[in-house]
Amino acid sequence: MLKLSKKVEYGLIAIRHIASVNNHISTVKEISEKYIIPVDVLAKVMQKLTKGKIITSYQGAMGGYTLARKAEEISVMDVISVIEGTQVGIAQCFSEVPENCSIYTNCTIKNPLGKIQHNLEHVFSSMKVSEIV
Amino acid sequence: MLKLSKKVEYGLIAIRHIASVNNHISTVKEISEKYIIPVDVLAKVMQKLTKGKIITSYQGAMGGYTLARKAEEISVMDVISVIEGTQVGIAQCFSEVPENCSIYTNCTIKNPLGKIQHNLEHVFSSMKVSEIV
DNA sequence: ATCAAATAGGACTACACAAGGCGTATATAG
DNA sequence: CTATATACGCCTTGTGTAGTCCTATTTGAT
Repeated sequence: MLKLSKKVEYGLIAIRHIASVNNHISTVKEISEKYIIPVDVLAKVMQKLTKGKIITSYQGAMGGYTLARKAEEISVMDVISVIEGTQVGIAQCFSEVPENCSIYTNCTIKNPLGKIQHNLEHVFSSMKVSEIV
Repeated sequence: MLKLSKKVEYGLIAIRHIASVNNHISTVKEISEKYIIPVDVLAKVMQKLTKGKIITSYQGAMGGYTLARKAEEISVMDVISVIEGTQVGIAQCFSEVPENCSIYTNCTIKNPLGKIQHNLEHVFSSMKVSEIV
């Protein structure tokens, strides 16, 4: 409950790593070995971060990843939404299909939850990756 | 990911309900029917809230629940921790057994996550149930 | 041209947890 | 004594997370 996924953690660690080596190209192998992260899992995380234009990939031998923008311009919120794909909400009201909630029409706490949701988004958006390095 | 459990939602709705009827005694049946919440699930939520001294229970016929303290003195954080039982953390570092994290010793983002964790707790603690009524 | 190293990405399994259902015991007002 | 409540444990099901495995593609170096 209220937990960040491992994928997000791995993503943050990887981004932090690349930033810490002055944005030199880094490979999945290198990062996964250094932080003891399952290679395949990290690989897919990196692919999502690439698609989300947070990092840039270089294929083939001598390939790897660099940051697509400065660490100060990447927020934890960016990382979360790119990796999770779907809209992240603390309740179903704030996800793709709000009506799917079993108590949708009778719910009396949509507004207060919305306020909380808004505050959480603020917390995640204001925390930049540069603060992690 | 980062979702509140249904139990917490049900708990908040129930508490809001009792507050909205001026703390008159309310039964599980009444609440579950009004908001279309599964009776058994709500019943267990109420039991936890009772054990956590957020509401007071009256057994037997004509029994039910009232708030144990004023709505202004119950925070969403209180409700969450009482219902979830365990310490709620966005990552394993902030739960009961931090060392269980698969990347515990190599993790480079414990501090920043701690900062986020702290901010989240603030969001949940500052939101009182009275704001929901 | 070939090989090795790297990313890209789909399919599948194992497991934990959330959500709910069911059965029974206990308390109490009338 | 009975009807109406809460108290509480056990079990089932569904969903989502985490991880593994396999194959395709790209590209630098020999």
